[in-house]
Parts: sequence; C-alpha cells; structure tokens
Amino acid sequence: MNSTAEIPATTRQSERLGELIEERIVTGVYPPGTRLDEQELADTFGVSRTPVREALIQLSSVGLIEIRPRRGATVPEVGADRVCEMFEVMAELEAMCGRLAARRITPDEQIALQKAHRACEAARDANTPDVYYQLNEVFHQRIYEASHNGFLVEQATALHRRLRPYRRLQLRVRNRMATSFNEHQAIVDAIIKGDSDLASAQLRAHVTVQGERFADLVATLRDFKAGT
Amino acid sequence: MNSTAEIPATTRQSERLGELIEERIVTGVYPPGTRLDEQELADTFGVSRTPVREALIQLSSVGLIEIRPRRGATVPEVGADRVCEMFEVMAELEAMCGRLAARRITPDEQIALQKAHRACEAARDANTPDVYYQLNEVFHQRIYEASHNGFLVEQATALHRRLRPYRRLQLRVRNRMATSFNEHQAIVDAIIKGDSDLASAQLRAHVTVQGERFADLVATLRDFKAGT
DNA sequence: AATCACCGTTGTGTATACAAGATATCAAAA
DNA sequence: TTTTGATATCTTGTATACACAACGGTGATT
Repeated sequence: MNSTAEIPATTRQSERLGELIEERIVTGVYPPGTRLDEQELADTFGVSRTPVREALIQLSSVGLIEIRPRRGATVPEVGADRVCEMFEVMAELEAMCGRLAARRITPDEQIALQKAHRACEAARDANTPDVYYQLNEVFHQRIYEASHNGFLVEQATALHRRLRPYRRLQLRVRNRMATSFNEHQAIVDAIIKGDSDLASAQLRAHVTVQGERFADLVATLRDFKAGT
Repeated sequence: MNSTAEIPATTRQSERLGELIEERIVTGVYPPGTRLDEQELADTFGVSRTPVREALIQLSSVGLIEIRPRRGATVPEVGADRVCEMFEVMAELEAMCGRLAARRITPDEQIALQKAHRACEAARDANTPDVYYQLNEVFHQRIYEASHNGFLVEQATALHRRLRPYRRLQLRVRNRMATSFNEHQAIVDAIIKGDSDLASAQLRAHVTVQGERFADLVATLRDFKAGT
C-alpha cells in the first residue's frame, strides 16, 4: 500500500527502551504515581543508565512521564479532567480529519475505508470486542490518512495512542460496538458523499461521546469509592 | 496574574541546551540541512557530549530535528508543503480555542483579552511591526487560555512556537498589521458576544490566510530563483 | 580508465566513574 | 512525644572512556 515504507532498523537501544517503558505505562504495569528509578530500569532491561535516561527524556517530552530536576521521573497522575481535555482536543482533530477527508479522499482510499468499515461490521456480528477495538483503530487511521495532511496524521495518531488506555476502559460498555458501528456508518456515508461539514460533525460527536463516557465512568468509580 | 507560576529552576543543562539549540535553529543560525555534530556542540557550549545528546533527543521527539541511527542529527529541510500542513492544523487548533473561549471566557479574561487587543492597536498606530508581532503572540495566548482546556493550550502554544519563524517572514507584508488588527477586532467581538461559531470561523480564517501568505511567498521565491 | 575492495578515520552508541543535590534516618532538645 | 537538626545514603546529572558502525580514501584488478 504505502511504498514509502521506511524501516529505519534503529540501532538505538533508547528507542526500543522507550517503547517498552511506554508499553508498561499504558498497560498499567507502572501505574500513575510510580517512581521510575533509572538504575532499577537499567537492571530490569539489562542495560546501563545512559539509554534509560535517553528513553525517559523522550517519554517526558511526549508528555507520558514527568521529570523533575534532581528528583527523577514519575508516571503522572493524569487527572480525569485532564483526560477529558485530551478527548476534547482529539474530537476536534478527528473532526478536522473528517472534514478534509470528505474533500480529498481518493477512490483507492474510499475502498480502503469501506474495507476497514466492513471489517468492523464482521467483528460486531461476531461479538468480539477485542477484535472490534483493533479494527476500530484501523478505521480511524484510514480517515486520518485520507485527510492528505501528513502533519495532521502524525498529531492525530500520537494523541490517539496516548488516549488508548482510556478508550480501552469502555470496551465492554453496553451496546458499545453496535452504537459505534452505526456512528461509523454515518461517518463513512458523509465522507463518501463529500459532505465535509457533516463528516466533521459526525466525527466530533463520535469522539466526544467517548470522552463523556469516560467522564461518566470516572464519576461512577468515584461514587463507588465513596460508597465503600 | 497566574499565581500558580512554576519556576522549576531546572538544574538540567540539557534543558537549557535544548532551548539554546532550538533558538539557533529557528533563527536560522543552523539552517535546514545542517549536520549537528555532538562534539562540536559540546565544545560550543562548553559541556560534555552527554547533555548535548539529551538535548538533541528531546528536540528530535518534538520534531525539530531528525536523528538517524549512527548518522547523527540534522536540521530537516521542512518542505513548504509541510509548513502549509502545519498552518492548516494550527488554524483548526486556534478555531477550537476560539470556539471554546466564546463559551467559557471569564470577565477577567475578557478584560485581559481586550487589553492585549488594545496593545496591538497601539503598535499598529505606532507602525512598529516588531512590537506588533510580539503583542500579537500575547493576544493569541490570551485566547488559548480562555478556552479553559489546559491540554489545548499546551498543544496550541507548542505549534505556535514551531511556526514562529515562518510567520515572521510575513512581518512586513503590505498592510499586514492593519489587516491583522481588523481581523483581531472581529475575533474579539465574536468571543465577547459569545458567538462560538463566528469566533471559530474568524480565527480559522485569520490563521489560514497566514498559511496562504506563506505559500504565496514560497511561490514567489521559487519564481524569483527560477528567474535568475 | 573505471570499478570494487580494503583499511583508516571519524563520530555515534553505550558503559562506567565521579560530583552534587535530595531524601531518609537517627538523635537530641523542647 | 514531637520537632528539628545533622549526617549518611541514595539518586540524579555530568564527564570520560571505550566499542563499533559508517563514510571516505587509496590501491589493486579487470
């Protein structure tokens, strides 16, 4: 598909380390509030402190961890309100992707988009939330690409990645797959039709509900906690 | 103004180094295509290679430089189309700020915004483009803050910073200050009025013209080059 | 004469050593 | 008993040393 596939075959350990640590953060192995000791990480991964430091600095500048001078790195307690803010921005980025995609999508990309969409449908019918979750990412990625704005694709992808753990929480919400798929359908229709305003609005709403669902979930958890 | 002013008084040399190098990149001291030799930078700033490397990695993950494994860091040739893409995204981010600001701005922030606006007016009347340029940044920052979305503020500020050198090119375009100020006026009116759609549209247009102006400038330069 | 291979140099990637600040512990005094 | 102060330890920040890959040049071979 993408003939400009770049396989840099990075020799930098710090890059690989960054991914490993990021993985452990988003999967909850290093929950919020965790102190990331450099020596400890170095021992864990069998390398020296140097690549670990480089990885931490990179993660820090992406916003995944916080580094306070002379006090080390910690996984930040991402406040629920913060996450909501991020969903708010995500909604707008996706809306922008949709708006541009409706105007710029090529025939090939239309096919790819519908293919991804039908794959989601299959996952819905099979009632396999995990698969649907995966395919959903592909679906959105297709829309990003159809915007024909490389910088936007990067930004949207990055934020999407960062929000992944919070989106994951909603996997098994009642009727989530069916609702999501119907929203996707409307989005695809709008894009194919070339209705940029509609596509934009649909996508914004689609993502915004996720943010609201997250807020609901947090509120529920808080009440639950308070109840005990 | 902001009582939560955080002055971390960073002890990390790499952080300061990052800013210094960034400064030199955006001001053209290290023009696109420059090879950034680690030892050379270390000597220049009187430190060892370690902090230099950390600074470079940070700049790399922000996208300001490119690091290819075993081949060192270079200042990328940011294609004109790439910059246009970034302006396109910037326009959308600013539009979002305006939309939210129109709904959420507080009385205090209204005052601050109008104050920044009047400062711009003074610079326009004094016909001092450099001052106007500075105050223009403050003006936009006020709008960001009025969106009451901290994450959005960060994203918008970061991209604004990154686009600064390209915006600077347009400083002395004919009537730029007067036009810009009039656009600002419309934006302020829309925000104060609470008309989020209008504020959003005005801001999007305001930034979009900057991107188009940049494109025009590039086209002109290309023609000029071809002519010689 | 042109091309390819080998070797030397240069510079990145990693490890270790050292310096300085921050935290923790323990003791002493209020 | 609590609080404060001093010291010890631990961790980060920086420098230096070493290993290895990439680039360039020179020489030999076709």
